[in-house]
Amino acid sequence: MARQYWLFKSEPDVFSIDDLASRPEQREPWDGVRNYQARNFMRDQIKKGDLVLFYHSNCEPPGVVGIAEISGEARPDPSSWNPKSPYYDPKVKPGEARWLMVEVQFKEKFSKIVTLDTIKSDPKLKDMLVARRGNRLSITPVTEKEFQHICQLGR
DNA sequence: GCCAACGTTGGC
DNA sequence: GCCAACGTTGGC
Repeated sequence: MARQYWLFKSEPDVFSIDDLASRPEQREPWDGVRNYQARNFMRDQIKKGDLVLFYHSNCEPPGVVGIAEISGEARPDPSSWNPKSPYYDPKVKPGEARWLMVEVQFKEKFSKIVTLDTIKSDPKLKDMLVARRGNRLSITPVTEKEFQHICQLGR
């Protein structure tokens, strides 16, 4: 299948693109996703080699700050079973693979943030799901055109 | 910090 | 299976 493109949201206070860039090998499991639609994207569609727009949410300004690549496909998210984890889900039985995670690898940090404002006001980007009012999905598909255009704006 | 929009839960 | 109540997200 052809490479696909995604947008991953993260709160920079919790995990920022700089955090990813400073990890050993610049890789990190994308754990803590607790939404079925986002999980299904990971389970069914997100493949090694896919490219990811790294989006900072809940901050000033919200926007796309760089690029990562999928370096590992879906596997069970162990934070589901860890009572110490902020992502602990008591409804999940030990060993039940209800929640999944993929692994991301740092690729690039943009020289400038492509802000949500920019996305909303750009005719080529305004249809992106992240620009939709009330959208809470943390993983959303992105078209190749949108991806390329964002890269142009960020570099 | 506020609060609208959304997804999930659980009583019925 | 409906839907009100609740908790969370995330822009502002």
